[in-house]
Amino acid sequence: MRKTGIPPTLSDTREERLRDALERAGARCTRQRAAVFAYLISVDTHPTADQVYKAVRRTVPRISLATVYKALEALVRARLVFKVPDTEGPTRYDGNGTEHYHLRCLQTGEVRDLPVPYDAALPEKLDPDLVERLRRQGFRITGHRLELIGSFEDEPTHP
Amino acid sequence: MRKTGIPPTLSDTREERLRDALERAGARCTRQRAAVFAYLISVDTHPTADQVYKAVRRTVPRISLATVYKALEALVRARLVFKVPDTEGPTRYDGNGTEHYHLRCLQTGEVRDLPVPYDAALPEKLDPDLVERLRRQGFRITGHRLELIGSFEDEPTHP
DNA sequence: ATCGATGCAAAGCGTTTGCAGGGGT
DNA sequence: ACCCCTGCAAACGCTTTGCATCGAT
Repeated sequence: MRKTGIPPTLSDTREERLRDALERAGARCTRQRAAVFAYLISVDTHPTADQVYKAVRRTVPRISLATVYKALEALVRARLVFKVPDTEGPTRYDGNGTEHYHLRCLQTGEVRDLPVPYDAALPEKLDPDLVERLRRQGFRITGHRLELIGSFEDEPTHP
Repeated sequence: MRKTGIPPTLSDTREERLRDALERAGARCTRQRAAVFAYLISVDTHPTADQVYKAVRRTVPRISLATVYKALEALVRARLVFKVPDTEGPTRYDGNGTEHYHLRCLQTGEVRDLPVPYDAALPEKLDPDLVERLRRQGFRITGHRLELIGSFEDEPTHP
């Protein structure tokens, strides 16, 4: 949660993990990319590219928005970061690399992680035949995406 | 299905349903909107605004892309059509008004409807406490979104 | 020394908007 | 008659690209 004004830095372990993943994806580990990654894992929201840009400028003042976009793209290719699918507004980025579900507020557009374990067997539970039926059609399921949708209760109105 | 070259038209029942839903949303039922809706429910894919535009021009040749966007927006507000959330490329529109799940192919980006009933109790099944816990935090769940992700099997390679 | 990454500006793409005229109720 | 909708073009916001230079390996 880190609400201090201290710009986030990577521990040695995390820096190594970052470097490894980037190099495996054929990309280099730069100051800009480390700062973008550090910021993304320091917050529990899912910021837009512009929010990342504004935050990371405190660590790397001369960084450009284009570089943030390229850094995010590299991190996504390295599977350290994911794009959160959305119908409204700019793409949001998720620095939580483990599979998990989301909670979305319809009022604010905010997206949070759900404290519920990812259940790889969920498709089978939905319909035990479905997975087999799809496979017979040549479709192999590799994962799923689940999002609970709702909103914070409206202020109660006076009768 | 409908693979004939005949531009889709609405049955009287459907036209009435369309008119009702639009009027309830404070919008008018026009030739352009009827054509957009008719096209969307005639296909089992989830076309982009531009694909709708190109298709509907066969019925309403002078329609503009802006009008297609406005028609789609009106249909979404009337809850007859839904946007399909996606991280890549333009928004896709879904003319299947009943709640349902999606299957997404990672190779082609194609999205199809899943032949599995929508289970309103799925959040409770995930974790019986979760819904109650979120409610105590002031968050009311109104629905959920589920997508199975995968791809058609790769062509087998010759050894 | 090499070759990818950076920062800037400009272009790109999907989408929305302003407005005069047309059409639905 | 009213007011919303249409079609056109121009603007918009987010994202990508071209290019000269910089910096990581």
